[in-house]
Amino acid sequence: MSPAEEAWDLLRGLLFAERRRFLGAAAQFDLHPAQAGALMQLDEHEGLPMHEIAARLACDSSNVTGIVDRLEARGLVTRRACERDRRVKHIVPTPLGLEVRDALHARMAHAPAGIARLSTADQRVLRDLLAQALRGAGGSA
Amino acid sequence: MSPAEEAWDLLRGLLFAERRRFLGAAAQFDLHPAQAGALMQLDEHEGLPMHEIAARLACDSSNVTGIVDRLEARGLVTRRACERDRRVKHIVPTPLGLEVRDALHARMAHAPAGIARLSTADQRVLRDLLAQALRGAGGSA
DNA sequence: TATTGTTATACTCTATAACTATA
DNA sequence: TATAGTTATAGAGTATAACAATA
Repeated sequence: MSPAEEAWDLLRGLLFAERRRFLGAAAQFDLHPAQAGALMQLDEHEGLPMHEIAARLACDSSNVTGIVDRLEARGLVTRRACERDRRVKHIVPTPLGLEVRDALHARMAHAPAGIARLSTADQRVLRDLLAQALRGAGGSA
Repeated sequence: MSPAEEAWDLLRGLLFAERRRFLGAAAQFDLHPAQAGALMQLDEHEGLPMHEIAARLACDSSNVTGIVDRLEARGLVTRRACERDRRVKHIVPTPLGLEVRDALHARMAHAPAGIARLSTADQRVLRDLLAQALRGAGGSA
């Protein structure tokens, strides 16, 4: 097992723990994971086309219709027609949606305790190594 | 933003990319994510109690009944009564289940390209930092 | 012709609550 | 009394296929 695989093995454990954190954050706002995931993708104030949400969530476009339906019913997002391409609808968070989105991000933003416990010097080394690893390619597989 | 949070920010991107990899691996074997997750937890040859699977999947025990039902229907696992506590059923992978489980693990085991691309020395530093961060506490939040 | 979003369908996941058997 | 697993139920996610509107 190479050091890279050993590092990856450790990371997978972290990944699993963080999934619980995400589930808890979503549940706090009575959102299903997919709804929370969609809302958190709405970074841009211009809104995001629905097919782009589907791509980021790695699911079929047909699912996004229902997910957005429920977010819209709760007043968290609105559908807005695109002027340049009338097929496209942009999903824009409402003020309430922005609040919830930010709260979700805030809850996920602070680093896991183990990382925060490292010395500042070690944190910098870790950050720089990760930046180097993730630079360029998507970093996936 | 502290170096720890910057590192965590980078890691969250990696986490998202790896979710796609997991979904792809599960789909390759016609397994739903929860089914693949359950099967991959069956590390021990003695099998795992159902409530333990529920705990690891962070879901209610009632869900595990159905998940195991479907894995069992496909010949991937079997239920085995526990001798010491007759309330408990251990879920044991069949030979076929072991094959699929190992294939899933194999597909997730190799490190993301970005990490594998690091020099061996850097990989070791990364591994050691992660080991230090994840040692002791669960590392969650 | 291809793409965007919707709808219909079937299957699965998920939590909650009530139940049985066992501890 | 408490715990393990099941069942019933309701709501939601998911992929597939077919569709209308638009490009």
